[in-house]
Amino acid sequence: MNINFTGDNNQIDKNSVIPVYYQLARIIERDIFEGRLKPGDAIPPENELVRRYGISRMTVRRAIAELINSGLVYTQKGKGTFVAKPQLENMVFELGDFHEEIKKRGMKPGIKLLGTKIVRADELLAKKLEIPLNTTCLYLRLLISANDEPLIFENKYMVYTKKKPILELELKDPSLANFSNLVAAHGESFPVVSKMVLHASVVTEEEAEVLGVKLNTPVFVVEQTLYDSMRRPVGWGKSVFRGDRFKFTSYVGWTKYGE
Amino acid sequence: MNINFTGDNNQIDKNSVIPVYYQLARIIERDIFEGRLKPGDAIPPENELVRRYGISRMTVRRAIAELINSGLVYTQKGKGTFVAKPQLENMVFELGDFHEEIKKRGMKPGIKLLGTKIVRADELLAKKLEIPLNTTCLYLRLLISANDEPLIFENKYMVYTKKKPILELELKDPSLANFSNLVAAHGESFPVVSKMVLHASVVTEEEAEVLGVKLNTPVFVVEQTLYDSMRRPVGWGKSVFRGDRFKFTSYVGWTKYGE
DNA sequence: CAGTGGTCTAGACCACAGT
DNA sequence: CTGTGGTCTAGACCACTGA
Repeated sequence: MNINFTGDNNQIDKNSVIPVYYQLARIIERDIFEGRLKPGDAIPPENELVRRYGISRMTVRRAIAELINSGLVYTQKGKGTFVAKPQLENMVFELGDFHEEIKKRGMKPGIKLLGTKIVRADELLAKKLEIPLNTTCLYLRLLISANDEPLIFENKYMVYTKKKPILELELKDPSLANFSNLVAAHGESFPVVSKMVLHASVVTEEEAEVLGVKLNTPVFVVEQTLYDSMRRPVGWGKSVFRGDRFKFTSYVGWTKYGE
Repeated sequence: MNINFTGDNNQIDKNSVIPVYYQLARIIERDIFEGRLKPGDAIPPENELVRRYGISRMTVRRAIAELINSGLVYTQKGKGTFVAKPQLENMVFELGDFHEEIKKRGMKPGIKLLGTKIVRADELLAKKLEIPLNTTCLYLRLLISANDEPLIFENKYMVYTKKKPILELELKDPSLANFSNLVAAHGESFPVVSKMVLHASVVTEEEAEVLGVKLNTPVFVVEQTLYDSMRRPVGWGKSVFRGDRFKFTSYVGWTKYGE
């Protein structure tokens, strides 16, 4: 029985548990990462790979599809498949679920409900949620922390529907941090699109007090609007991230290697 | 001759110029967007789709592969293919090439070279570029503007290689904004990975003057480190974005529809 | 066990590039 | 014209799931 790993050589082991298309993708990828194929170079034609490795064309194409998908190569009909040039000036900043991110970093996440209120929509909120002035809305204030240090101050609004009252219990649930879950459970229709706008600012007096930072501390402000399938806004919120505790990091280019 | 568009109905036209896998992907997508399939629901098994539309299984699988790729569905071996729940709490902020972005917004991009200098690495730079103290480096200062309003102030450093001197002419080239191009052309080895770190801050005195803003104006600061294929840093820079002019917007969820 | 998705083959015809 | 990638078929065997 053969137990071959992908990295051993440039041969393909058809009896391996590792799929053939995967083995081939790694072989080509290594040729690129190790400089044998440079940006602009053509990789071997599909038929050549079929002959060289004795596999079918669909399998070759699947391997190449993976490389296209990761942005490492691109194809030109009638010409060939070429190594792409990494777009190093592009930035991509991502932030996933807070709870997960914080736990991933080995810290203890915390959510404190600072209060809930039934409010009537003022001009700003009416505009954001595209509702009439004075519509009854639910207003939430949350403080999110890691290792008991406050990090994010959140203000969230959704149209209040009496038919589906919000239970105090739920508000203690960690998934409360997931505003979209709350809106899904208690709104008229569930949200399917989220728009976020990030800008740089400095804390207001109230934010400084809640977050326990000095005045003029820089912060990230994220405005989130949730939309339902009819493109109607169903929730709106503003989150203030402490600028002295948050950094967004992005890696772009040929980063497949060692993470 | 049939000229059918995808949106007409839920039938597949094999004689259309539109690929069959694409037509099928759009049909399933529409079932999801229009609520006939909800998150958690199973989509029809592959064999069912093969029978229903009279197409081969590989074609069905390609359609599903597209949906998996866009995050709309996920598969479970031995169980089925299911509609995914949109992850609305995730943020993804992207910024592409400045020149393109600014032009896309119908504005006139400008780059002003504020100066180039040969400097010796101080402690900070030596650490950032992982080079000995006092190594000779090239230092660039740039001001990037739109419609003649200054927007970004950039400071960039790379190890200075006498073998490939930098011509004044090149520095007037718009592609100069592309730091990685400059490093590629004049460094020892070309960069393949870019690390960017974004944080929120307020302007320093010098930055305020260059950007023409008041003290304490909030800014985004982006630190970029370029690495070669051996994971060695080959360039480092710090860019200051006016917080009163920059917003990053992100759409997440089922946004395939209109835009 | 039957049903599901995962992989793979050995053909086929097409549209497009460049000579 | 030849060579390239793009699409598609009609099978095959496998591993996993759940009854």
